[in-house]
Amino acid sequence: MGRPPCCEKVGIKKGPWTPEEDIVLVSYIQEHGPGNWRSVPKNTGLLRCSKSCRLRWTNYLRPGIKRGNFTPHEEGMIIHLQALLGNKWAAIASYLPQRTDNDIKNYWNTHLKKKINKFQSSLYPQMASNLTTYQLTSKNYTENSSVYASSAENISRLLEEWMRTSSKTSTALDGELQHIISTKNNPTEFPSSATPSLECYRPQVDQEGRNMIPSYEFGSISSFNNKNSMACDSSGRGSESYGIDQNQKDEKNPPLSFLEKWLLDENACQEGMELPQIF
DNA sequence: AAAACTGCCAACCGCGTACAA
DNA sequence: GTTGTACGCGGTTGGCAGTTT
Repeated sequence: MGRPPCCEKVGIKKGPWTPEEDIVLVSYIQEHGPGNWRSVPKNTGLLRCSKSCRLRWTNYLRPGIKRGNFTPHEEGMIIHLQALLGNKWAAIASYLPQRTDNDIKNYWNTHLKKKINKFQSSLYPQMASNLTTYQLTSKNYTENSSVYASSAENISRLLEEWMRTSSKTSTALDGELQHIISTKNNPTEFPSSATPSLECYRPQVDQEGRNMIPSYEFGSISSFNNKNSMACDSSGRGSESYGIDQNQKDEKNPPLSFLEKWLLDENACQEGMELPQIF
């Protein structure tokens, strides 16, 4: 009846892995390949449960893992993907094959979330606090996160919309914000234009279904929102990948993700970036 | 110099889903 | 169809390191 238990609970070691344990695990996986985690502790003699072995492998020992600082490029991708997918770290990690879901999750929680909160506060102190309070803490938000994405997306979308139609008045933007607040009880109400294409991120998969390292460029990432949505400035400050020809800043190729630029601009983050004059 | 505080990250926990018997 | 476990995922925590007081 059913599968046998993965491991006995008694005699299981917890806590940090030692180099010796790592060596045992790596050499076993090199020989047998990853998978069938249940047999790993049994066959290697490791006093770890199968779950712990899998986690150690996928988050630390697996080849091709990039460690250390996240590049502005990666930050931008995470911001976009989190806004689109919510806290689906595994899904987000599939677009960044060199990073683990745990790594991305940690980076989001320790860096990016703070930046976004800070951005919201400086953008609309009162409104942002309302949005954050509701959207980031309410049960309703978390239950619908994959549908409604994050408040960051909403603000980013507002800014994109605002930039696209720069002739709009502040009243119109206020109306948008009001709309977001009013839709908090109906999170699925979202304009279709707010659903960007993810094709530019789609992980390349080889014939055996393994992820291949994609060559992302912000030029292609800018194809979000029908290739009209990436914000860049002509100075290229902050990240050269954000550089864009001034000519592109027209009605059809407006600069977009003001939010993203702001987030990636450390100076702006620390000193307070100028906000659109509508405020 | 030392205590208190803060940030970071590896690892654990618990839940939902898939799947084998 | 039912049961029970493995697996995978997201949230949370413990402990170390760095910083501040």
